[in-house]
Amino acid sequence: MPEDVIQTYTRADEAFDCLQTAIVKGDLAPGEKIGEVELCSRFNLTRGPLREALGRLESRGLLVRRPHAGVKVVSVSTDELMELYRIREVMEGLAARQAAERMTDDEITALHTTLDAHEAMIEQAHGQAYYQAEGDYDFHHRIATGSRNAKLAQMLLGDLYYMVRMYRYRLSTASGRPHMALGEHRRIVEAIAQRDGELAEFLMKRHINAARRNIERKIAEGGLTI
Amino acid sequence: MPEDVIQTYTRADEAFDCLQTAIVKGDLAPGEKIGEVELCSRFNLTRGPLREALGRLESRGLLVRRPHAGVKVVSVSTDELMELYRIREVMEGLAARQAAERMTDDEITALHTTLDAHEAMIEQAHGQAYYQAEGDYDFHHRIATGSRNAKLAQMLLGDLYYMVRMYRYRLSTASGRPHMALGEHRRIVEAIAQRDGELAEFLMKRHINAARRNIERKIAEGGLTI
DNA sequence: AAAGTCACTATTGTTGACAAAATATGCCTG
DNA sequence: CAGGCATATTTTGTCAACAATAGTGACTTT
Repeated sequence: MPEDVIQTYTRADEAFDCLQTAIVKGDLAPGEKIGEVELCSRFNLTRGPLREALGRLESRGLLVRRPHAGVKVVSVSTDELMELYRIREVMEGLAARQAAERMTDDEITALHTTLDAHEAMIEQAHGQAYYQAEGDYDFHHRIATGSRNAKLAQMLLGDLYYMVRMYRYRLSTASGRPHMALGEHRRIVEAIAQRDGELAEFLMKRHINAARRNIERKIAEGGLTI
Repeated sequence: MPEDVIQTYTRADEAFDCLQTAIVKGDLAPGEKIGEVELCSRFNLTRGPLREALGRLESRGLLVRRPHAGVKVVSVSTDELMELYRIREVMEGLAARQAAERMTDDEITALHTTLDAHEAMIEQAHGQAYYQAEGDYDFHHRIATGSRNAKLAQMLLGDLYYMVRMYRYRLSTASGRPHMALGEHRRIVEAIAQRDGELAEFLMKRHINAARRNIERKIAEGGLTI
């Protein structure tokens, strides 16, 4: 029997997942103060497991909690979102470098396949930004796990991506430059396939930097307000 | 009244702090399976707040929890410790760059003062590795907060440093190269004072890389076993 | 009339008891 | 004698009642 398989989903895990997706999807608006009992009735939970989940969410930075004053979903300014991208830049750069050094050939093949699927997705779903965002997430997810750096993957997948995705939903994938992003993805995978870690790191950093500037520009143009 | 001041320390906060320091100091050995009731009696707590704290610790990666099977302190291999240093390298590099761009003049003055204090400390306490480690922590702490990147500081101070410190205690500051480290620190501060972000990033990355290789060497030489 | 204080209410923090699950032990069987 | 199954015990997960705190509203006082 595998060790890391979770046999039973505890109520606390359930609460954690429910709340996390609710926050990411925007069902719980940022800044909104929300009582524990209301959350309980909304997700059919009891306060014990709920409080445990709240603690986890808090330490992940998705909500803030003031003693005796309730919890509220964290509201991130555009400046803070830009800071998140700066962190992603260096961390995912490292992930790409280590992935180039350590990914198995099978994983690299899977990466190619993934990109092909994304290309098809982009052709079909013109403007279906949501699915493109999911594809993008899938790509970065594979690189993070491919780095064989457990802590790095945990920090990227467990912390940063949730916060970024939270804004992706609201901005409805501000990226909006699917073809260009796909090309950049292809180049990164190429570098990884050639086991050129240095190049993979450079390309990944530039890729995320471009995504950040793109969002920044869109926000500056008006329209996009968080 | 400041907003972010915590008026009341809840039992859960207390539990969190107690457990965290116990883990960092090694009072709770890695890999050791430990029951909830034992923890309660040991820290004069009740199970409710304790469980909340356990959840937080788990999501920070300091302990692992299997449903119905108890918690155990995470045990990190030397390989994983090296991976932590790789993450530190890129993240603290970013922190140094942003600190160079954003620190106030007062903060930079304080940095200089800190380094002077470290120098005096090294002269006096020959071989008192523990205090040197604390000084090192102080330096990196100031850079992290000086970056004005809240999430970056949170990830460094709230996640990585605790895990690194956990091993510092066991290795009794494997660094063991206080003078060299101090010189590197001075150069980094110099770059920050000149507002040269690029240089500060480069020097910080090299500094952490050197620390990593130093530990690696010491471990390879034998003696140091985790 | 305005401001400050006091009491009240609603919400959170805490506690101890109860239920469910996993591990360990002992018995039975092959 | 060894291996597997069933049971028992220990430990965790869950729940509901209790206590404490902060926010709110009304009342008094200046």
